[in-house]
Amino acid sequence: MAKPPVLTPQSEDFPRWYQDILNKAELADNGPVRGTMVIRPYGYAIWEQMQAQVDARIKAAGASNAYFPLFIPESYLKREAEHVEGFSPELAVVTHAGGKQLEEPVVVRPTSETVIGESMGKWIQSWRDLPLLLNQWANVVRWELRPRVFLRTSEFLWQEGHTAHATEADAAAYARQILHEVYEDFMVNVLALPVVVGCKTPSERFAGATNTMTCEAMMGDGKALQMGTSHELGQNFARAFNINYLDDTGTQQLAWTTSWGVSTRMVGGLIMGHGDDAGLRLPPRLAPVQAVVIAVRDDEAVIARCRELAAELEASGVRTRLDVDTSTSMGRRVTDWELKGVPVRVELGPRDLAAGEVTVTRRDDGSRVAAPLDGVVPVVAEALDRIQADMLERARQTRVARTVPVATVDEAIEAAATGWATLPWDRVGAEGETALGAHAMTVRCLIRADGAVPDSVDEPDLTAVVGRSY
RNA sequence: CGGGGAGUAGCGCAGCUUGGUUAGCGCGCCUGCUUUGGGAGCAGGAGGCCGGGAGUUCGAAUCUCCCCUCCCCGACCA
Repeated sequence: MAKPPVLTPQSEDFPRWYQDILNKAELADNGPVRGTMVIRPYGYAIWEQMQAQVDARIKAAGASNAYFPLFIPESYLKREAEHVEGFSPELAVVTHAGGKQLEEPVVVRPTSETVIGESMGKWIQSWRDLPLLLNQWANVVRWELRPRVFLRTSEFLWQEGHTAHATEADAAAYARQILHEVYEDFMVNVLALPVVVGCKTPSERFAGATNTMTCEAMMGDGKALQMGTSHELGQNFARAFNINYLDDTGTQQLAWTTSWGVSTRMVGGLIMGHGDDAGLRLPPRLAPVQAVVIAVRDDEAVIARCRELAAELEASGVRTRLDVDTSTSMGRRVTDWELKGVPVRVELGPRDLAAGEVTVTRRDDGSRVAAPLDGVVPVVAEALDRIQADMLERARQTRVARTVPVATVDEAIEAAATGWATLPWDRVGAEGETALGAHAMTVRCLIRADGAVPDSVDEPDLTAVVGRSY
């Protein structure tokens, strides 16, 4: 008797599968205003893990957290021409407050280059004040015409770093340091998503940037997702906000700035990068719950032993949950924990207890092993390590298998229907980008032949990575 | 914002074409009993201004108009 699937199968309807998983894994709901989302406790626990682990890396890179206002004078946005042009279509503007029309409208921040630039201009006097390395965790608003929970919402949560440097080279180096040591490292080693890191083409650049670099991940349907960006802003914002300093020869100089961010979009990337038809699959280093100890039967001895096992695991540093809800059937509980993507299940029933064993099951591949009851901790620890490594390797293989090297734009259009294509950037050009656009495809990023991030998009012999994207 | 589809119980849907007793079904939820090694079974029960507003009519879930929201496909983005 085949039961109906828990989720719409990915192969049948991927967007529907995504919707199903948001509901059934209790990750998020739509908010009452179009384009907004309610992040439910389990979804927020995932975000908190991301925050904590990204924040630690940001601090290790020398930046300090601060907080800048939600409301920005409209005039600030207008000081940088490209910036305001890029953002004006998606601004939410407050025209009335305190029961009156405001003399100058304020915008709800779509990003904070401008307010932070204003403060930097005040704070920086001397070359001794540089570099100034700031970060803030905040919500931002970009009014979206076609919202999708976690991927594109009108309000989202993120981290935005803003730095000022004495030289272009220093700014460029720091933007790259964040890209690699914070973002790429977190995505690869924690999220187990083997991102491709490169430069955006001029047409895909952040509004006001001189160079935009990106981490691109491949989703389960072969589409690309921009998971994080790091920008070199040149002296554009320094000029607009008078961020200047006296150098060691006593000459006034304009600073060089950067900005960089990752958002709740990463939650969507995590779902679509690893999820399968049974639900979420969370990499152990990120999972809010790494192991769940399940009492298979309503049996006093079993439950007592489960409590001990959970306590042992927790004490060993494994984020553990105890499931002794024996009024719900075993099958149902297993299904629910699978939906939530908990990496390891430790299942104990009367049979296991009698045999002095416990069953340890991996979420990622469904494999199970019997572990001695008095030696569960090392077995679980080993399983968590292997899952982390295997998930990354599996995702890498999938990405490689679905990335096709081609020689022409036409071939790229064909190849990127189901995955990514790579081709020489000099075969694309502006006309090529337009042709790709007609097929809902874009150059996701430019990389060197060896996969490294180029110093500039003007380098010769760059490779373009082409795909459809979210 | 353009094209297409859809809003009826927490979720998924039927009813609408051809207006007419008390608006149904599956899942979920509550209570009880029996169960529990991969989405349990039986019995009883709670839960609806039929997306919102205006209209047509003796009478509207059903017909008309406006608005809102969601999903899919395009143009914009973390």
